Amino acid sequence: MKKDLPSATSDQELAHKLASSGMRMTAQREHVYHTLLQQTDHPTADEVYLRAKSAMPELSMATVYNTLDALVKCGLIKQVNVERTASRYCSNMNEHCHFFCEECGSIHDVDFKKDKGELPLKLPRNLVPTQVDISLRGRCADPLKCPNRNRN
Amino acid sequence: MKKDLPSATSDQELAHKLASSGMRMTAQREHVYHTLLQQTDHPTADEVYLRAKSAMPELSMATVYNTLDALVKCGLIKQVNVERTASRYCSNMNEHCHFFCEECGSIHDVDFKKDKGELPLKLPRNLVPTQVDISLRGRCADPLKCPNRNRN
DNA sequence: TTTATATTTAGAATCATTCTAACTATTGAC
DNA sequence: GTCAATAGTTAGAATGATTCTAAATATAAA
Repeated sequence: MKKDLPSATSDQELAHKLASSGMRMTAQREHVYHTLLQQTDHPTADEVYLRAKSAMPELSMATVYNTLDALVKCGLIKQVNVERTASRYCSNMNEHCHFFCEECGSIHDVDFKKDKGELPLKLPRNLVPTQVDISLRGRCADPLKCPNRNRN
Repeated sequence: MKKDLPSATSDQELAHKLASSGMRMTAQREHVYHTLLQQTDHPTADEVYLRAKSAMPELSMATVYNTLDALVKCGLIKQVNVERTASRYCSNMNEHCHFFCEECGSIHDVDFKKDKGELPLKLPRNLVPTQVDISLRGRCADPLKCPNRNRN
């Protein structure tokens, strides 16, 4: 279920991206990042904390928050907000959007089509978007057995 | 700048929609709803509270939250979430999406085109969406003079 | 080295929101 | 109309995610 080991590639990518944002590579950041890569569900900061803490018991919640922020700023992970519930984090950096299952609370990645069509929007000239987010909500195939299940 | 008076139509619509969700029409709900109709910016619960309280000083924050929830449930207003900042409320019930200006914090409504194209998504068969949200972020025409400005 | 800067940590503080429990208003049955 | 039953309001307490603080530690630069 889990990937066996963090690839050297991701360590180097991490070090490089942190450096190019003026940040240092630390054991904590490396470990939190690897924790995120191991499971491709969409954990909350608290879930990341619990998972990461098991292998690094001195790790603090504050560091998890700092690291998640740092990784988002470096473009290594995405922050996913579903309404005002706790933010979730996503290590899939392919262009995609999120489907939120209202029944089981899971989040699923949905890819864009290669030959992207235009969005059907009447965007006035005076608004210049730098980012477009699409999010879907509905019901996933089997909410009771969903591997990303996040609700009882 | 403000509309002079609440239309009879909206009062009746309010009473009717509340009733059909098993809720009662009250002075507070009427007043909060009218407060929302008067300014089409996207106020937070706190802003609604301050505006509504000036004409109904005994009004409580709890009632504002209750009423906003009720109005959302009745389909009379929309709740707009930008990341994890305070929810904002929108009385424009035409189908539209929101543009968020990162410079001045304003929210602008963006209409959909009449002949809506398909969204460019590879949606797997097992995910059945009931709702699609598009949100844009970027920079509005004149962040310093923006009427919806929400940041110093 | 020495000094400056960045990071980590535990715990306190913040802020939007929800909950609680007492009170008040409205509705429906008689 | 009167009187329960139900729904709504209120102030303030509680919650929960996140951010802040200040002291301790680690890393990098001079």
